[in-house]
Amino acid sequence: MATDQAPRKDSSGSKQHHRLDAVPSPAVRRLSLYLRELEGFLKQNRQTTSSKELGEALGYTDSQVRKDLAYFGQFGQPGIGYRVAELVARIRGVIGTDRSWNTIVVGVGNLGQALLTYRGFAKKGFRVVAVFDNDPAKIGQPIGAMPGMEILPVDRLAEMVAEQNVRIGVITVPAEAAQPVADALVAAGIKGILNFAPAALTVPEGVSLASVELSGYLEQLAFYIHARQLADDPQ
Amino acid sequence: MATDQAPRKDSSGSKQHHRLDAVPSPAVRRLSLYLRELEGFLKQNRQTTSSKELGEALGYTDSQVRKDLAYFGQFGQPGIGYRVAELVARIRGVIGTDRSWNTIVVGVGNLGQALLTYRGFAKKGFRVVAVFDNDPAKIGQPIGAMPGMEILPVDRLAEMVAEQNVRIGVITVPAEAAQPVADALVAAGIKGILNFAPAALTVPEGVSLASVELSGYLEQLAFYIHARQLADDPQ
DNA sequence: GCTTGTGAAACGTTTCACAGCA
DNA sequence: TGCTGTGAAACGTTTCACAAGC
Repeated sequence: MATDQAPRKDSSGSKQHHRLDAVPSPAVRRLSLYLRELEGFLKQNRQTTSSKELGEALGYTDSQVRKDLAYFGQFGQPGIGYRVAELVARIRGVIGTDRSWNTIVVGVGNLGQALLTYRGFAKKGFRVVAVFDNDPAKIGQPIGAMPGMEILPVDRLAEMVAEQNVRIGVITVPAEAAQPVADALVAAGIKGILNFAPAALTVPEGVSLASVELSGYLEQLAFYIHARQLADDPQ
Repeated sequence: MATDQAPRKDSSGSKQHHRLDAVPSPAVRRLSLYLRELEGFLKQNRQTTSSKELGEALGYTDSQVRKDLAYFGQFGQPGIGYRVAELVARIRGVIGTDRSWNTIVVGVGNLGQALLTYRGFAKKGFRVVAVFDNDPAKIGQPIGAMPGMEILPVDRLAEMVAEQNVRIGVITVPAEAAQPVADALVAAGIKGILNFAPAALTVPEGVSLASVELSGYLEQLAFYIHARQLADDPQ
């Protein structure tokens, strides 16, 4: 629910017309939504789309869409719109998912197991190459749906990260274990952490962190429902 | 990843000192983080805390914390801080989780099953009272860890929502099925939807929607890692 | 005609700074 | 003294409006 980005001055005269470190984080969040919608358009064999059409599909204004895309480059043609296939390729290039990303998962509870069998990650270019737990009963067990892989002890984390060039780690351990695991991931050289444990983690500069607050989402819904109810029939 | 709130004019002269419909949504998001942290303080038997302490635990400034809490009421005492137990109770009252909330889950795939066994929801006051799927092979099957419950066909949704006074529905079906399920939930009288399907949903005014973009989180991490790498060694 | 890309204006959120109170 | 609650300033994001191009 929170994403940290290491602050970065432009420094070099790198030929990035649009400085990626100057992009507002809401625009980064929306970028994957644009990509998903465009991938849908691609499946329907649509050749071009417009900021208006793309925005309507997602509930944003057309100017929001144009401004967002313009942070990353000039992708459209005045009078025509955006060529869907090209825009998909360009956005993947910006995100980096035109290449595949090796990831690891730490914690094989219910949620960890569900993520391992979730096909959505693979479709987007993320491959789980190793799975860890520190429960002796789990270590060595084969992983359903991942032939040839078994659950590894957490102390083999650094080794696997180096061997497989892993840059992203997913934490699905209980809250108490989350910070130590995050520290181990950072020590192993991981550059980004996706945390599902209900705990506030700290990571050093240069490491990105995203936390998924499952209960937080329900509480937000409860708040808005509750607030509407109070407004509708005040007591 | 996106939360809609029905816009609400103040209308009535309801005695809400702090209009809940005027609270910025970032503040609502942070409210559950404050609550979680405070619940932790409570377990450690801390009597009072301060905006500075609470903020540091979560990576926010002290003024951010004070401003956020002040949207919901006057909870602190100058010179002293906030009494932890009282603040926990007041925040739960604001969110509405001082009462238990009945919820239903539609879609018993990997993710749906993982959520059913996830203990975090129950701890926060959310109870899953029914589970639905439209796969004939699944209908009627018992639900592990939920004695006496079985998977119901989707056409019994409205019935259960009414019987059990369910206000929140969780969608864990494949993307193609998500919008029809959302429509069915809305028709059944659901007031809030938590969507895990990778699809942009539309719901009418008066219904809240939160979408959890699992792949989106990974893509955000990839983007920031990728951007840092480009900045560090430009080519 | 239609649609992009983009400065400028409008709007929203966070931080500052301090009066007031324990 | 220490800390909250809150206007005002600073900052960030979205929307507007239009020049330029197909």
